[in-house]
Amino acid sequence: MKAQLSSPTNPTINDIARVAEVSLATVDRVLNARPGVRETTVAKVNRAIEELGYVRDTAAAALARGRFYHFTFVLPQNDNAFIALLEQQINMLALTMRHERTKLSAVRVAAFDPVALAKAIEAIDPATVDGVAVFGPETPSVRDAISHLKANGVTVVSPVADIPSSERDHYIGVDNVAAGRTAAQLMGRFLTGSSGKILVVSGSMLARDHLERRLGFDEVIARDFPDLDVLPSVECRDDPALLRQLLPAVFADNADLVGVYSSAGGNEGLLEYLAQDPTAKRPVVVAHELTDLTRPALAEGWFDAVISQDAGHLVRSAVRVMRATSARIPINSAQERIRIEILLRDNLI
Amino acid sequence: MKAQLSSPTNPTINDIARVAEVSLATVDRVLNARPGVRETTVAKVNRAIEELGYVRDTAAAALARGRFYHFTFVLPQNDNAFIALLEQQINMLALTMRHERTKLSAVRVAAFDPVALAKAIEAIDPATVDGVAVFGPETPSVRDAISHLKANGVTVVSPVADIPSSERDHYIGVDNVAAGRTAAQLMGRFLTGSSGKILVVSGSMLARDHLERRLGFDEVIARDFPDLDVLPSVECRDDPALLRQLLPAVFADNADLVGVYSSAGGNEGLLEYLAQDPTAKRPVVVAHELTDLTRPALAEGWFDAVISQDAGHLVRSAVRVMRATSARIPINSAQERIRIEILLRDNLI
DNA sequence: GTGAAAGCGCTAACAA
DNA sequence: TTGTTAGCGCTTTCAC
Repeated sequence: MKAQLSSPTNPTINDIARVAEVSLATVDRVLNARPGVRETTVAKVNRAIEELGYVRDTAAAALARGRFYHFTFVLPQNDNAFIALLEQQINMLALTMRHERTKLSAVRVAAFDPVALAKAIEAIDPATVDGVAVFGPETPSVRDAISHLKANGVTVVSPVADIPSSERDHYIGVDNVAAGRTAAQLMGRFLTGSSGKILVVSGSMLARDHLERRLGFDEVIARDFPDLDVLPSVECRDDPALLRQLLPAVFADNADLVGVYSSAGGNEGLLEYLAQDPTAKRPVVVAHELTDLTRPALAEGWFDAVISQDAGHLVRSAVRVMRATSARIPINSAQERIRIEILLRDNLI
Repeated sequence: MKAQLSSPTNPTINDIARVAEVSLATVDRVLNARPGVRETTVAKVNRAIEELGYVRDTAAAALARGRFYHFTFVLPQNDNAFIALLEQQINMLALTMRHERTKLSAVRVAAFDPVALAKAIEAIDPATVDGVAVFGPETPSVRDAISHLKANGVTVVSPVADIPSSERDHYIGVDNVAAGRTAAQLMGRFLTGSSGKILVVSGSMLARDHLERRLGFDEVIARDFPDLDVLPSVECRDDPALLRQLLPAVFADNADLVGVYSSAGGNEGLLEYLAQDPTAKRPVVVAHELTDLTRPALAEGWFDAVISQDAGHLVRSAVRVMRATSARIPINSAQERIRIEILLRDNLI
């Protein structure tokens, strides 16, 4: 069936060679901008390419090149549910990427520990990988470690939290300032008519994603919601137990606490605290990342909104970008844009 | 550089043939589940596949098959900004898909006109396409036209608005009921403390996406916001002028109109109406689809929220799904899930 | 500077 | 039921 359909066969390099009256090798040199071809020959070939409307067949090119790619993710080692999601997606994608001559791996390193992270990055032999995705704090030691990778021709991307001061090739993740602004807008709107204090739970001042969220959050509250006061961040290092322990004092000291912006991990501690005192007036809660923890919290009304990013998209995007960067081919930035997802109980997925 | 890296060369069908002591052709038959191989031989080959950890190289397979794909989109012909976005994305993707041996095209057909749509679908020669994406109303004539395509081996998907009663292979788009619920939740929350009427602007009762949104919207308002009353839908057929003309009466008849849910096109008419009466108390407005029209409306505060879906993702997804269905290979449903995006002025992109 | 020729891993006639 | 063989379109030595 459809035999005739399968035949509007595109021009190949053979056709170009014929039309341009050169050999296959020369066409290839021109196509791949390799040196050692006379100007006039280049022009002849390009004219033929133009004339025939040639488009390179990526499958054939990939096969002939026969190159293998190896990319590795460096992730924080803690029991953050979102990180677990990321790792799961990496493992899933690894399976399908084998068909595309690319190998994926992941290493875990102590969370919020720049020195350990730098060590882990330095432990990666640049000769054995084509790209590394580094998720961690932006500190001098981390920057240096990334610099070392780059010096050895390795592609580096920073997923989730950007490391703009390093030589990383790309950031893969949401605009965290905008995410913070969005959280503030929702919080403020959901608190129409109320006034009082807002608690912001953060992971660490080292975490750029958390910092940026706080920045955006403050900006919008200050601009649009003068009746709301944002308290200094509580740093919980994504540790539910620590957060659980810190909360009573915060609530005790601020009787007019009307909202909680949980911009980091540790939501379990927050939920435990909220559940333990059913008499208290429940604050409006906006949290981050849709996980097995936040999903039920949203469904049952403990959380009012969750700002999230798709872990699958993030991982696929990181790999596509590393692959494209390593192979020096262009990136479709629209496809790689990670969306700020807003989840209410009504669009839960 | 990295010469040794490029060598952890995967096993090929040659290796399998050697280990299983059969020919390449037999391995190929087993791999592609082609008939005419003895049970015991199949087992031998599968054992070798297992043992060697074989993974098929998709690039090589694609090259050897040398098949071309042709997919076409059937889109409503009106000046809806979202549809323009879709068409633009189709044209953009068409350029890159040429490298993957697939051709994309699009035809436009009168909007909200099931007969014209059915005719247009029937005009497609099943011998010249591998897949058709049909965006339009769910009516018997459309169903029959789709049925005809399916009978001739053509893959059919329905983007944006589902046609579940047809034989379409897949729906590509957001859960419109959930989108409506989300709109209602935002509307209700943004109207905390107010009571009054809500106007719902729809395109047509024929449009399943609009119907489903209304369904979800009503459900949540009824459940969570008893102080709000939803008026019967105003059908504007995505026509700004018609909407502009209908609005004065609606506002005049309902002095307590506090919200507008614009679930379809025609937003230009709504904006014109709102701008023309600066003295009126502005209703909370939730609209659909981020376009050159709704983006500034959101930024300037005329709209409070926009529910959207990524046109680029939608088109890429439709093409991936048609390709996978035509080639009988599995779909990564997580990747193809189109997200309900919520846009506030603070996460505008 | 340029060309000839041997594959890359898989598929699909055609034979046997 | 199984095997042989000639490619798919491109890249890459190596020779001229």
